[in-house]
Amino acid sequence: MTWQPLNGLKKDPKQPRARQTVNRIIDATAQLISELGLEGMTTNKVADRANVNIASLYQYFPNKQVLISALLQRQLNEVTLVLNNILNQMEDASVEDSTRMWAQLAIQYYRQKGGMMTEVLTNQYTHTTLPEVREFEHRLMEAMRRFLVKQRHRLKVSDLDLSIYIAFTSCTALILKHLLEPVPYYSDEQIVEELVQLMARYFY
Amino acid sequence: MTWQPLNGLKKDPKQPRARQTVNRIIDATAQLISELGLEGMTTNKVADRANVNIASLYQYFPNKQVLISALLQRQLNEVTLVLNNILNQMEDASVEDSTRMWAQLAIQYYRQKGGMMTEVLTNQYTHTTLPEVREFEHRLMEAMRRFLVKQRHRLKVSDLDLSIYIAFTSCTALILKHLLEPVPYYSDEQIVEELVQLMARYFY
DNA sequence: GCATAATACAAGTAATTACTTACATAATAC
DNA sequence: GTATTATGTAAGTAATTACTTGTATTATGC
Repeated sequence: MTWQPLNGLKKDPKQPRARQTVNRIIDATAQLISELGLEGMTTNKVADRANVNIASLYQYFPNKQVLISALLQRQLNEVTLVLNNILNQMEDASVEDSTRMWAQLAIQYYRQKGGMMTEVLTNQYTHTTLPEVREFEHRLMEAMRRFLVKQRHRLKVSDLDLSIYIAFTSCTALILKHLLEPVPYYSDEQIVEELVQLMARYFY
Repeated sequence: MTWQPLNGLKKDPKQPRARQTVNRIIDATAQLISELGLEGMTTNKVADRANVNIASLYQYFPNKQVLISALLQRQLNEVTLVLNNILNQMEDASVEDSTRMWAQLAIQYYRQKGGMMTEVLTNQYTHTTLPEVREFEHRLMEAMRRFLVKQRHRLKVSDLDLSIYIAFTSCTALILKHLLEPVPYYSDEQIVEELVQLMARYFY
C-alpha cells in the first residue's frame, strides 16, 4: 500500500508561507465557484485570484479535481461540526423540533456563507458522486439514526434505515430547492413548518 | 415584438433532407450527453456523431445552448404526454395509488430511455434554471392539482399549493436519487412503497 | 432545362483550457 | 556562511473549444 500525502496534495506545505499560499488558493477556488459555478471555474483564474503563479498551484495540487476535493472537504468538515453540535443538543427533542432546528440551521448557514458550499454540493451532488459528499451524507444519516433509535417505540416505521434514507433525501431536496430556486411567495418559515409536518406525519 | 423562428432555430429546415439532418443532430446530442454528461458534450463531437459537418449544425442552431434547449423540449414534451395520460386514467384514485403509478412510470420510463433525459434534467435542474424545466414542473404540478382538488375534503392540508410543492419536490428528488445513485439494498418496490407511505401520511 | 434558393461541407480561427519546463529566490541546516 | 532544500515565477505548450468563411452540391420554381 503506497503512502499518500495528506488530502491527496502533491506536496505538504512545510513553511508558513507555503501554508498561506495553499489557503489562498483554496479560498480563491471557493470564491470563483461561488461566482461562476463549477464549470466557470478554471485553474488559471484561481491562480490569478489568489495572486499566485499557476505553477505554484500545480506544485501543491496535482490536478483540478484534487483542488475541488480539497475545498469540498474543508467545507463539509465545517458543516459537519455545526450540525453535530446541534444534533447533540436535542437529546430528547421531538421529530418536529429536531426537523425544525435542522432546517433552520441549514438555511441560516447557507445565507451567511453566500451559498458557495451549496453550489458545489448540488452541482456535484447528482451527476458525479464524489466520495466526500457520500461520506458527508453518511455522517448525517448516522446522526439522525442515533437520534431516532432513542424513541423508536414511538415511531411507526417498519424499516428504520429506509425511513431515515427517505426522510433525509426529502429534507435535503426541499431545503436545497428552496434556497437555490425559491418560490417568491413561500417564506422560510412556511417551508420549514411544512417540512416539519411532512416529517411528523411520516414518523408518528 | 420581433418574430422568432420555431424553437429558437436559426433557420427552418424546409426540405425533408434538412429535417433529417436536424433530427440526426438532436439524436446525437442526446447520445453524447447520455454518454459523457453535459460538460463532456461538445458541438464538434455532436456533428461528428451525427455524420454532419459542424457548419451544418451552426446553420440550424445559433449556439450550443439552443441545441440543448431543443433536445430538452423534445424530451420534456414526450414525458409530459406520457404522464398526462396516466394522470387522466386515475380519476378517482387514492393518493396511494396515484403516487405508486406515477413513481413506477417514472422509473420505467427512465430505464427504457437509458437515463439520458434524467441526466440532462438533473444537471441543469438545480444550478441553472432553464425555462423549459420550470415549465415542465409547472405542468406536472398543475396536473397534480387537478387530481387533488377533487378530493380536497378528504385531505388534511391547509395550503393546497404549498402541499403540492412539497409533495412534488420530495417525490421527484427521491425518485431521481434512487435512479442515479441507487442504494444497492433498496429495491424499486421498497422505495416506491415508502414514497407511497410518505405521501399518504402527509395528505390523509 | 435553367436560374435560384436550400443544403451541405472543407478548412479554417481566435480564445481558452489544464498543465509543464526551466530557472530564480528565499528559508533552513549545520 | 555556505550547501541544500523549499517555495516561487516567467513563459510557455499542445489540445480543445465554440463558432465562421467561402464554396460546392443538390433540390425547386417556372
